[in-house]
Amino acid sequence: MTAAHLPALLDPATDPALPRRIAHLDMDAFYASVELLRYPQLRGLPVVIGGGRRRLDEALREEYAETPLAEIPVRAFPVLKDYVGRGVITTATYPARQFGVGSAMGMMKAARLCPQAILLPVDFDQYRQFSRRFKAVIRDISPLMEDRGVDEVYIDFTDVPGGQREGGRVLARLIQKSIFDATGLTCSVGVAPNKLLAKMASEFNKPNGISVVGADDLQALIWPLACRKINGVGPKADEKLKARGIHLIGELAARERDWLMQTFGKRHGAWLHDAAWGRDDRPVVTESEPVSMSRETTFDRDLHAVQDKAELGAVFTRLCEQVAADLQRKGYVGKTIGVKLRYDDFRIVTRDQTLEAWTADAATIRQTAGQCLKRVDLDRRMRLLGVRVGSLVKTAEMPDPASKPALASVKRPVDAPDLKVQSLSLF
DNA sequence: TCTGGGGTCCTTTTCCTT
DNA sequence: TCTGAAGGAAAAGGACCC
Repeated sequence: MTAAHLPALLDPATDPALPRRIAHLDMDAFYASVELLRYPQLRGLPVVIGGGRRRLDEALREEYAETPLAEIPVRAFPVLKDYVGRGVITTATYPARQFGVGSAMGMMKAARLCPQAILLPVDFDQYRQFSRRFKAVIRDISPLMEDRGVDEVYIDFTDVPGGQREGGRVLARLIQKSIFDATGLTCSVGVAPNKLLAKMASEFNKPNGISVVGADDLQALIWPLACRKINGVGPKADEKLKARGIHLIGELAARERDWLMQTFGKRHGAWLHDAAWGRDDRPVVTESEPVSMSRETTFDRDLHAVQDKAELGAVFTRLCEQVAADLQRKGYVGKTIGVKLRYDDFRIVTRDQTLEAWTADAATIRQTAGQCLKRVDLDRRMRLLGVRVGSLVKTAEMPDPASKPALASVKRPVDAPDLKVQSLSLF
């Protein structure tokens, strides 16, 4: 007798009696909390994390190479007012926020608001390590987990033993405690019938909180919130909604579905309506393949294709090598190569080109990306340059070259403005 | 004095072919 | 031979997220 012969009701995975319990787990102030674990002497002080490439703590590391991190005196840390250059704040601790300093703020502005704030560089390797640890803890308890970046996950509690108790609260508590025991970090959890509501719920009770939202809580808990709280409504959509007098999710829910579809487009309008009514049937996706990989960098000063040819060329080559190394290390090849530029006026342009064969080779990427670069205006100064490889497949699963689309018409670049700069053949 | 880096997904435009 | 519709693929841009 095979599983297929068993009555469906005996299979817990398909038991229709179990209500969906989807959890969204969000680590509390993740980067700052990790840094404070390493440097507990900074607790209670204004600390800002950011600054990108400049490792202001390098001198500190050298001078105190023999000292445990937690014993480095506070006065030895670099402060914001000594920072020179571009960059933004990635995150700030609560004491720093009291000075008006916040995420995405320019470093120079932050330095004026709170010059004495301690400045730590972003240490992604460190955050990734902690990320792996807390996710391992979760998967041990509840294996259906969807990765949503370094500090967030969705978890499907529905069929996990104990996942239904108190609407999911018991399991959420267990996960919280296990993560804290393993890492010293706290998190907030929202449990709801779907991802959309779970995501909103996890914000209700921060930090270190749990909240359970049911379908019948829609009116009381969700409708009074600003539309911007819907995951997927960004600044643009919010503006557009506000312009039509829609500020709260409840106001959005009150609009006719047809009107929303006319105003925001069929698909987007229908989605907005569903979201306002708490409807979302997206599954928790436990694995996914990357679609593209890229490297980009903002220069210390704006560069010009002619005046700064050597510098730009070197950066460009390095970006290509980095993407190639990323692809090779992770075992992917791609066939769409592209460049991205941000001009000094912040305009962004992209160009890409699809090859006939998959590649992860730095020279091939550099050559193709160079072709793309010839199709953009190189008269303007630029502040950012990026290289991207898309249409990825796993190296091991690379389709037989013979099976590639027949006679993939060698396409001429779509727009190749006749730029004088081309004759300089920079790239 | 501004405004990072690495992604995903969607829409529109353009081109090519039938 | 000309024209136009239809549809796919690629390219470009934009919104959004962490």
